Amino acid sequence: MAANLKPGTTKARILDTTAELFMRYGYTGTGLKQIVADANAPFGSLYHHFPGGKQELGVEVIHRSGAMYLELVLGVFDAAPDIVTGVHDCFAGAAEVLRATDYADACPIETVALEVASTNEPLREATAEVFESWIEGATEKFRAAGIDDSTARELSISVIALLEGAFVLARASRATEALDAAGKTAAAAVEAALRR
Amino acid sequence: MAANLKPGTTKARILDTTAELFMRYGYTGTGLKQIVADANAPFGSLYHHFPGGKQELGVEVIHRSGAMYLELVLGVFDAAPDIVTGVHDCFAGAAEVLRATDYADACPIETVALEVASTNEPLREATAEVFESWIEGATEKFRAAGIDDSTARELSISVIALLEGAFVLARASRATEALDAAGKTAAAAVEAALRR
DNA sequence: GTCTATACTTTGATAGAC
DNA sequence: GTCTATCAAAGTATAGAC
Repeated sequence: MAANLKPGTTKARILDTTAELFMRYGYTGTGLKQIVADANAPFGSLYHHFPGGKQELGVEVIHRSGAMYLELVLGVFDAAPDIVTGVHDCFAGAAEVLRATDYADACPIETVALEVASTNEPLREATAEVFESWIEGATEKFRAAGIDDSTARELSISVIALLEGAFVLARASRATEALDAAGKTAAAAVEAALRR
Repeated sequence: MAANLKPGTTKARILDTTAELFMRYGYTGTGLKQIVADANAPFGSLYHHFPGGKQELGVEVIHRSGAMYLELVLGVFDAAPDIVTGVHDCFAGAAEVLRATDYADACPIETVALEVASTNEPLREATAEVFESWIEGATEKFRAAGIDDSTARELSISVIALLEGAFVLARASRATEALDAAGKTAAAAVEAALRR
């Protein structure tokens, strides 16, 4: 588990490095040699810690990145005075990170999810589990604000879809216009749900 | 140009096959050998028609797929009695195609766009041009329905982001729930813009 | 557990016969 | 223009010394 993993160890460095590379170059575009080189780890260590090779490493990175990103977003959410502001702040924060990283750091698993959807069943399942955990996390927040169950889930899916879709447009265009527009639409959708 | 290209020729078969493979396996995940094998074309023909190799082929496929998909979506749009129904029908149609293709055929360039965003500038530019053409196409439709310029562009970006984001969630989960939810939100956003 | 060297496969790309 | 043979490099994975 990622919980009981000491930072700074070889395994931790491999996981962190792989997460970073997956976000930028995807699963197929990230080589194991590049991972160990960037992580300053000997090649053998990779197969010592991940006997299942690239796929086992990939599954663990997806779950780990997914959990960390959920915590990050929930943190932004909870810091806001209300959920409409919270949703807005998530999109604004994502735009800021994109600009600061030269449009490289967006969603940690989106590229991988599309790459493996039709090619690697264990990895596809891992991405599906992460997205479902995000949907459930957001649904809980919306329900706590008084939105009914069914609407809360639809709203969660839509907000996450807006964010993921805006990431694609923003990275392709190297501009944050898409995140601004999608953020406004997401906030408006939440407002509308609150008024029901 | 794709316009003056006779169907059934070796070059056309290579382009069509590559488009199909890019949609399912992405850019890095599609090998040139797989392309010529699926297209029933000799290996040398690929470099005869595309001297720039994989990158030149990729740029042409992106532009071609982008133009075809725009026509497809505009066709669905124009067949609907109003733009709210048109938007709804696009999401419903996309869901149907996904189910029919075992969740393989979604957006023709989304996977490639994410893969190349930080790694291949000519390909990134090609995807950015395609997305921009889609945004402008949708903006024109919304303006024609009486929505002001600025709102129409924001709405277009949001609807496309909802579709692209829902594709990611749908392919990962192998379910169309995300397309249903995103489609409802998109239709509601258009309705809200019409009421302003 | 750490690390190096290497095996085997696949990749994109090229040369040259026809 | 068509097609085959082949190259150099990069990919994943393994063996085995320490």
